[in-house]
Amino acid sequence: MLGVGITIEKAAGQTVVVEGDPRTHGFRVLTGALRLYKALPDGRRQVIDFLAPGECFGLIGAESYDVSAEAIGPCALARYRRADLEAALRSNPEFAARLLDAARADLERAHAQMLLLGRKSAEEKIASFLLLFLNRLGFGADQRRIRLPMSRQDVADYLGLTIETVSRTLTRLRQDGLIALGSPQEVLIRRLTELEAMAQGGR
Amino acid sequence: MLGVGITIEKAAGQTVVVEGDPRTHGFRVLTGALRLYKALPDGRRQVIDFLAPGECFGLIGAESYDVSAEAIGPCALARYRRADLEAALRSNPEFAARLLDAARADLERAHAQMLLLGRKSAEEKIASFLLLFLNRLGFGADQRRIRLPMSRQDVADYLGLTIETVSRTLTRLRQDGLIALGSPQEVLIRRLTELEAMAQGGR
DNA sequence: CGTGAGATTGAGGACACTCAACATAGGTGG
DNA sequence: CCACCTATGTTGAGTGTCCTCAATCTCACG
Repeated sequence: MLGVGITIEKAAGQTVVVEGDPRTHGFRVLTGALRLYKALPDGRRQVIDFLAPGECFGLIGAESYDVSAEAIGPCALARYRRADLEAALRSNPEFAARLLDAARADLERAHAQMLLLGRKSAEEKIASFLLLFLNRLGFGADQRRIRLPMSRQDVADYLGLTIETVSRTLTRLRQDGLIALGSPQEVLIRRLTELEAMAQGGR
Repeated sequence: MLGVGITIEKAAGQTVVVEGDPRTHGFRVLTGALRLYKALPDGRRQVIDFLAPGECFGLIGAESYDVSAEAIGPCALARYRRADLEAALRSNPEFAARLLDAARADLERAHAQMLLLGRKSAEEKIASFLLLFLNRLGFGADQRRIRLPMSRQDVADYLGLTIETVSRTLTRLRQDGLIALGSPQEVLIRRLTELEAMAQGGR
């Protein structure tokens, strides 16, 4: 489909691409996870998305990357040259259709996240975030047990909160019996229905 | 390019499509302006984007619209049947490439807006918003004179603020000499450089 | 003019942030 | 093997930005 990509490995925290750099390659996550983010000059950061194995970024785009990408933990990526991608795009309508569909999915996710960032409370944001793992980013989750690969700072920067608010809100959800907490990375969903209601503002 | 579309007219506030409805058509704005938005069950609203003449939505997508669209003022739209769009997509690689590029542009705008919603202050949001009109939505603006076609409520829902905060922040920018205000729809940029710095957090 | 919708201004409050202390866990070196 | 150190996360106290509620203003329209 994509021709042969080169496999590259990244250690935790390593940079894959930087916002503004010339877009020379597209990538697909093979193992591990990435964060995509944008930053302001003073260092404030907005995580745009987390990428699980199988997901891609940079396949389409302008002349430069519009976000930075970093490894959350050790991970392996397939890398495709931009010229090869564009050749595939021209020669293979099926490939073009798939890219278009992937772009659509990214766009719809971005829209949902805009609603979250602009209009949801901290509690609603956290509830939505936890459900995201059940619905999409199943990083080795069984039905109700979530394993978060990223730090509290990453979560905070994804939801437009501070790490303290993330921590406090998780504690409150635990006290209310909606979730249970193991190590900082482990979350167990105890009352799914209530959590889903909370994520949509029903409370 | 798109075959022949049917032209339809909408009055101020009229609905074009509703989030969740089956995606039967795509649209292009001919005259006037649209707002795209998502809403929570309790009525909280996030405006996803404003569309100026020439811009499109719904050309690609899933089975349903993921946002609602309404006319801001009286406007004319070209409407294309989904089946026709998909036929054009399959038969015309040039058209597919243009759609892909439009999707990319939408996605990059959404990313920039996520940074704004999650990490910018009210002042930075308003400054960014005003600059948006100089850079993209030139709704009949000369170089420094902006005419906002939408209400304060629309602006607030676009920036993740309340109408009161929008109003107060505009007043503060006026008092600081960065802008001048005519009628509620008219804004004159007086110190572009300072406004640009403010939009990026430089202050 | 009277009316009503939209915008502005004011007073007070709440939610999330800031600053800070403490806890926990992993890693390193004596 | 344990003391130490640093990362990361949690909890606490106080503050501030933006929100809520409410009054006033403006202006288009009947």
